[in-house]
Amino acid sequence: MVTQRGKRQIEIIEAALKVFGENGFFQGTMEEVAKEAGIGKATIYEYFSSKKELFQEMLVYFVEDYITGAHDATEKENTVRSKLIALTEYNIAFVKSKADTLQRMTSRSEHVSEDFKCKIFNIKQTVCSIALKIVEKGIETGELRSDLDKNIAALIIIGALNSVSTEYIFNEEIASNTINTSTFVDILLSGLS
Amino acid sequence: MVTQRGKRQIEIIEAALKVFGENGFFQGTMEEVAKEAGIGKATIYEYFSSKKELFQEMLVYFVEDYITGAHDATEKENTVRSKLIALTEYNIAFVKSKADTLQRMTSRSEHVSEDFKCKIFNIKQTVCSIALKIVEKGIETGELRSDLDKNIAALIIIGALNSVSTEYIFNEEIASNTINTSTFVDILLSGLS
Amino acid sequence: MVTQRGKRQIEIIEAALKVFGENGFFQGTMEEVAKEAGIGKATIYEYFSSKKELFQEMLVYFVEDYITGAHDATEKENTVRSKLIALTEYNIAFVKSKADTLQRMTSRSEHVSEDFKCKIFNIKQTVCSIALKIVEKGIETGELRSDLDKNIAALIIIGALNSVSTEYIFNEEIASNTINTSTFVDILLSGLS
Amino acid sequence: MVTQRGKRQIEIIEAALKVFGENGFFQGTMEEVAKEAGIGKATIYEYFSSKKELFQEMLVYFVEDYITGAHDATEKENTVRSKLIALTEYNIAFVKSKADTLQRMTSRSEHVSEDFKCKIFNIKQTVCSIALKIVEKGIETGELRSDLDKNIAALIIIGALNSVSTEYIFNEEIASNTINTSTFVDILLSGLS
DNA sequence: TATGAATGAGTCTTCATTCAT
DNA sequence: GATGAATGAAGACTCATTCAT
Repeated sequence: MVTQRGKRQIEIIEAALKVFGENGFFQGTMEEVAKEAGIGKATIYEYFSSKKELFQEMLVYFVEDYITGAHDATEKENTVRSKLIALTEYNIAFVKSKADTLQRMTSRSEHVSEDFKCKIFNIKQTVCSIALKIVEKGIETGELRSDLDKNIAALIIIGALNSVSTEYIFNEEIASNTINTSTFVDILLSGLS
Repeated sequence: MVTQRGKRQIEIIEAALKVFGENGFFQGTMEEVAKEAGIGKATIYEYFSSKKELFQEMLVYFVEDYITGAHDATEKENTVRSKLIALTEYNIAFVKSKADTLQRMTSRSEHVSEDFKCKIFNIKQTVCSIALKIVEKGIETGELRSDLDKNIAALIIIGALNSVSTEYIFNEEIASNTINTSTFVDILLSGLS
Repeated sequence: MVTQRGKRQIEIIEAALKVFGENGFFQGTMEEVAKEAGIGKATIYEYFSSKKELFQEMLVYFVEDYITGAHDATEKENTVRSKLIALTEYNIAFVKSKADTLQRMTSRSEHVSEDFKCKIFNIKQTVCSIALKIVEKGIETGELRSDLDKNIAALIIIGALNSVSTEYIFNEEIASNTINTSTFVDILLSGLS
Repeated sequence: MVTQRGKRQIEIIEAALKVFGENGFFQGTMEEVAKEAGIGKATIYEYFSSKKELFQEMLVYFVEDYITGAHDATEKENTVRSKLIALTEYNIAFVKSKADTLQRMTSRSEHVSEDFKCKIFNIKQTVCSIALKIVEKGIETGELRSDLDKNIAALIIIGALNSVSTEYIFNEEIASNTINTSTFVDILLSGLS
């Protein structure tokens, strides 16, 4: 059963999702959230003890939303390939629908001027180009297959890299010996199947 | 030649790196940066027109540092495999050395209580478990090779996924048809080589 | 006859006495009073039109309690001496039983740190020491009788002084010529009898 | 030497003295203090870390002012009698000059309506009348001397009483046996000399 | 009669930025 | 060139009071 209280909480969280999504935690104000929710400022405090708590509950709500969807999307598929495709598509759709929210919430874009975004874009391209160059060279020397989509390959490398690096740091027990590094690279090279 | 002015700028940026790294953009104050740099608050404004500009220049400095190193590390290797290993190791080393800075700068750790971190950790595990389940099922059914390191495989999937999804959104020209999705998944499955 | 309404009013006043006694007027909230009384917040407004009125009625209730007791205690004694002793003892007992309430209600203890209380205590000692020094010097020179309890004498001087000074200010008709000052001091020196 | 900083601090304290004197701690706002001092609101925080600290420093300043004056006034007199008269006069003068400040700071007059003040005044009279009645009865029966100023006598009793009672409570080591009560009453009756 | 829910008005406090020296 | 001092603008949070039920 959905309580009256629970319903109002959801309303506030959804307003927060919009406001913090557009403005980030520090730029989004409680006043804006209240206005967005169509309620008084103090009312929020009847449901969330502080801005921090509201933000956290909002994140949980947001992430749980993602998980449920991702789970459902993959569950009904049978092969690994179709599962991965489903997951990829779901992910893209989700990211697309929440593009603004994510962009602002993840990045520090609020305090980054247009001029600067350009600069950063170039940098990102440069980072990417390192992977891209490796891929191109590899195709050239025959180490990599010639039908490879270079851009996607580069993206996979970078994404996988970051994902693994981060995990290495925050989950130290996964170990940090070179064997894992080779394992990682080998999977990338030979594929999962 | 390094000008006097340039030298001072670097000092400030390095102080900013420390302060914003520890506290994030909004929590880090100009006063702290000044104190860290051992200069007066107003002096910063002689070198950077605003907090925003300082932060941006700091990011550029930070990222360029990464790029230079990444470039050097891969350049001297010959095969794709050794290049990728070098890049992976460099990346891990870099992330490790800047772990604190990155963690604070990237995440919203300031306004996230310990209690909440735990909650989020569980969620992250859940997200990961979706990929993990797919991998496990795949090994079981023989679709994936049995010698696969499940955790690393899951991490690769998630990282690659995010990287590609994000790119899809922000670089629309890369197209958004299912062909690419299949391409992406196929590369993951069959590997780069 | 005690009406139902009157009974409820008393309950609220007693709750207010506790809450405002512990927290002072501004720190004590209507919400706390309501909780203490075991009723809803809005209910208080059925009996008292505002926080101010509640506070005032509470004071009246408190003071009347004192007066009744003080009256009873002195009434049944016969000599001035025994009356004064009875009054003194009653006063001490009353103050003692309400020590906490009085202390908080009178002082600004809320916004006074422990560190500061110490400072203030020293000051109070200093004030006291002025009277004390006079007493000691007087005993030394023989102006005051040698069997005098110095501390009590000093306290009497200070209390009487404040009481009279305050009255001078707020009851101007009592006059403000030096004759009264002499009169006052003479009573202190020669006693009432 | 009076530093620039010290001078500004005094200015703020004096403004606070006026504002808090007129309005009490909770009613007086930092904005008012700033306006009174002719400075910006934030400037206060350059000198005092919080409203609380400002208030405390203000109290210290206020009390020290009193003490210095009281000390000076009594020091230059020779006999106990003249010392007491000097102290009394100083006290009256001080209270008179700070009447408003004291009245507001001590009492809770801000949240007490005119109507209520009347009520309280009557109560005070009643309290006083208890002492007054004892005095009158005493004069009648010959226990007290007939030339006694009844009002001043009553004030002395009440003031001394409160002073001693309070001390009993907060300075427990002074003991709480009846001997002291008698001692106290005897001093009142027989005088200090 | 009793009250939970809602809220606007009000206040402390922070901080990027300016400017006189 | 360097800076301490000053500050306006902004935002989180509180609470007495109201009102629909």
